[in-house]
Amino acid sequence: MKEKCVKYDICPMIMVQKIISGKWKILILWYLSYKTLRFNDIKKRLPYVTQKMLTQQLRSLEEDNLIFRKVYPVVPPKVEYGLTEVGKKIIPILEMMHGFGAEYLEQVYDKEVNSPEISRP
Amino acid sequence: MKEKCVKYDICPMIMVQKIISGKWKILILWYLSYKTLRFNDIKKRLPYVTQKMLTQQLRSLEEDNLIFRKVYPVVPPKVEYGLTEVGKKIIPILEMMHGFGAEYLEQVYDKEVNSPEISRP
DNA sequence: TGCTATAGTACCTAAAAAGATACTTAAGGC
DNA sequence: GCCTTAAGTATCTTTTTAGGTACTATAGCA
Repeated sequence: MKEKCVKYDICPMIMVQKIISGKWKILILWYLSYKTLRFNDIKKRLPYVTQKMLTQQLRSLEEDNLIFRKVYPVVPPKVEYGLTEVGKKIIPILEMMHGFGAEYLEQVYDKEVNSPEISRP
Repeated sequence: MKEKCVKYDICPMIMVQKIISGKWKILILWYLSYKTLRFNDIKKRLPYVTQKMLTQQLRSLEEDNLIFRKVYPVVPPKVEYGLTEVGKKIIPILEMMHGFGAEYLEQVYDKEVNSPEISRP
């Protein structure tokens, strides 16, 4: 039985670790949990990410079935990203992470932290 | 205001991302959420991790104040690791992750998944 | 005297993730 | 004709993570 968790493809925790690892993924999911966004909308919210990185992270999340990608056949291109049904199930986790992170910053760094409304525009 | 989240050292979500990123960190926290463990106890539960990596991840978690390290001055050495008060606050998140991961595996991979009791020995 | 056990370090290499920069596509407006 | 726009690719370099192997310290034991 314990063997199962040793095999990395079947342990729930390792699955989650794989899904959310990546410098921008939980941020992207966090923004998309609020509403669907176009590529550039996300990019604006992550000012330090490069186009390549963003594309890559979005593709990975799409592959993992957490987000969908809807292409409108127009010029210039219009592409919308949003959470899938599976992806929406991760929202409570993101909310708890935000709560924890805020508390952590206060306690460990003793810094005042922005409210959810502000940090997720 | 939105500036705050742009500065990576003060956004709760980025904070969390930094804390838990690392191939073994959420697994380590997950095991320690059950009880304090000695170095080799953790190593046994993560059979594919090298000693160097485990030490490194433990040091990082310790630096971030999520776990404590208690050294007993004996020979051969005995060192115990456990969650700090701050670290304990992350347990509900880990539990939700486990729930999500299990559901995800079922849905996306259609695989039967071990129960929490078994996967966290 | 040499062996075992535990929790590491040190040093080097390989692989993965991230970043920088330049290029692409095609409709609509000037 | 040329510029703009949005959402990318392509290619190369740098940085970060991770892995491999060997080595250390020291008490107790045979």
